[in-house]
Amino acid sequence: MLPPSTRRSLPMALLRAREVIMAHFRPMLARHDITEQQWRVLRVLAESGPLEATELANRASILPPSLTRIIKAMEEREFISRNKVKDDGRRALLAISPSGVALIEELSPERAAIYEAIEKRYGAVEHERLLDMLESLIQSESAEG
Amino acid sequence: MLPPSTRRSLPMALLRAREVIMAHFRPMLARHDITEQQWRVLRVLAESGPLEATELANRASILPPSLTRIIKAMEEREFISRNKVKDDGRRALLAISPSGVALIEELSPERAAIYEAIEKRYGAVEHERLLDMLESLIQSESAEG
DNA sequence: AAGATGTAATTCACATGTTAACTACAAGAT
DNA sequence: ATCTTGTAGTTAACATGTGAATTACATCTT
Repeated sequence: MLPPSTRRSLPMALLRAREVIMAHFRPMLARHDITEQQWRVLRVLAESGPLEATELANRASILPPSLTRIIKAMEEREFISRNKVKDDGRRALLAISPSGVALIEELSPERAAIYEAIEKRYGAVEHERLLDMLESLIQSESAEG
Repeated sequence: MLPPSTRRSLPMALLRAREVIMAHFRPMLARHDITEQQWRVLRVLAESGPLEATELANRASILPPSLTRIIKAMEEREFISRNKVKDDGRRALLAISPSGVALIEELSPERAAIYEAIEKRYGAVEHERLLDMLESLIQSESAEG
């Protein structure tokens, strides 16, 4: 079997797809001076409630060293707070702050509109199907495989 | 319409999918001390022949500032060469060197085997279909949309 | 020919990705 | 009780991502 050309390789296709999608969201994030990763952290915490760093890193798909830096920056801007877990000096619970919630709520309408526009252009059925196929790929390739 | 949960958003799904796929290739790249991006540059040049920086950046999905650094590193390791374009002092043609070609050839079998394994686990038909859907998404979202 | 405009590439500054090493703490084994 | 092993989180070092500013060169205009 020939290796795929760069024009038809899964890693490249996934990378490009992500780029064209994120291009729609970047202006919104830039206007509020937060990065894509900080936005992911906020949304995960808003959805899931307080989490420990490891679990947050997993859910937001951010590596631990990056999360350490992101947490630090977001604490300084008071978007999140941290509380030590008693009985275990290593862990800490990270929680979204009221300003963090306010930011989420402020951006939600625009965020929904961007998603709608993408669905409209690409097709709602195809969109759902693509999500299913990606989930399936992630399943088949993650862990022991 | 509600904004999607982080568990079912296109950007997150694309990111995770790429991660699980790249996890299979990273050990190979690490053994040869090249980065994922350097590997993309090599493959694009091997496939397309000599290119100018802007075109190479587009085809490899690498931003110009990153490409500048990558080119510098790869020139020092003599994987690629650069030749100024006469009649335009700004441009230069970047070309893969014999050692670059040798590296590609050395890695090709393992690369093909990894792709085959992915196809086998995920399904060849699904794999092709996913590539089609990603291409279609890229089409529908890129540029003017 | 001089100035205005446009383009290719680089540089800068800062954030994140990535791997390895390290610290701090916890829990189990002897 | 000490020692080992394991786990959570951080730090370090380097590469890349990202947007803005800058440099170098071309081209167009007048």
